[in-house]
Amino acid sequence: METRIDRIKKQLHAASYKLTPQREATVRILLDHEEDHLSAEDVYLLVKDIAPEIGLATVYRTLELLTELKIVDKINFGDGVSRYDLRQEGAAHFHHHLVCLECGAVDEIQEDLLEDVEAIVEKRWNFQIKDHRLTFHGICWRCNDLGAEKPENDA
Amino acid sequence: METRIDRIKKQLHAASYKLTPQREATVRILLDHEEDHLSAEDVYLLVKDIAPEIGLATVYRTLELLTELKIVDKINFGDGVSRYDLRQEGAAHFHHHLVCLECGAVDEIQEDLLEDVEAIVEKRWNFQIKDHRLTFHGICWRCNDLGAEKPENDA
DNA sequence: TACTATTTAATAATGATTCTAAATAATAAA
DNA sequence: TTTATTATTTAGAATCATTATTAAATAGTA
Repeated sequence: METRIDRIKKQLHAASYKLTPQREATVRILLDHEEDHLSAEDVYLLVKDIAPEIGLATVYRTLELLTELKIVDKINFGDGVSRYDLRQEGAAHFHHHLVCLECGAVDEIQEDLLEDVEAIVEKRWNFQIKDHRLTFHGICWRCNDLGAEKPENDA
Repeated sequence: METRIDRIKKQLHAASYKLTPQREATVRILLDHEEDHLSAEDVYLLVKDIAPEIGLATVYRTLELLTELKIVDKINFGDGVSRYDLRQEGAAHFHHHLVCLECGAVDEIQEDLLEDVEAIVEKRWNFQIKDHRLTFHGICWRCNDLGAEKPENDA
């Protein structure tokens, strides 16, 4: 976990930004909540616990910076809020999401699954794909058949 | 084009809503700009030309209603604005988008392309898919190789 | 006509995000 | 070191999209 921060620090430096205490605190929160999909406000409230002097605007600026550097991804699930999601290290593409219409849970799919589709799109639409966003809306395994187990999404 | 409005009228009635003059004007604008991806504000400004008394809140309410009835889809490309996109008649799923990072153009893909992926997701993640959102970010055919022709995205 | 429900316009309110100005810290130059 | 320059931060104001409110208008119906 510690090395992860170091690597992010390097990424910042490579783009001639610094890992200020506020930025570090923000990154730490993101690392500690990798599973979640936090809004800027969420992050702000959590960061305040470890760095009480920080301002909301700084959190926004930091998240924007991290988004620019592709360290986090900014997503929007249709409620009025942007959420920020740490990108898997070394991942070329953004991972996918499963949004449950019933309980609101957001699960992640780390596999790409889109290779074939992207090949078609690149060729047929003559479109050079840089990144993608894929979200499925539906009923999750928890709400689907009660008593079901968590599927092995690491297959 | 006229029958299209009639069918939408029926859909409203089926859900016990009426096609008021304001709603009709709004739908007409959407039909006249099917290619575009208008924000609520955009729609408002256009509707005002044919129905000057309409209010912005009414446009919002109408778009929300149409979204509920799956007549339009509400999308968000990351700028702070929601955009509204008329759903292809009879389409079970929302169509995909190609957003050009260079010129900002938004093109549509009407084909599904996701059958295989969805089959995998449904099975492996035990997730009952109701709808999807797929957007590719990259460089469009216009910006890609200058002088290129528009690809036949109707293949 | 009278009653009821729906829809509307206008505007206020809200909530997320961005901007601004002043303060502070870091860095580079002399 | 001292000074100048630049980046970064904070706090709060401002902005922008969206939603809620309220009273009036409209339509549908008994």
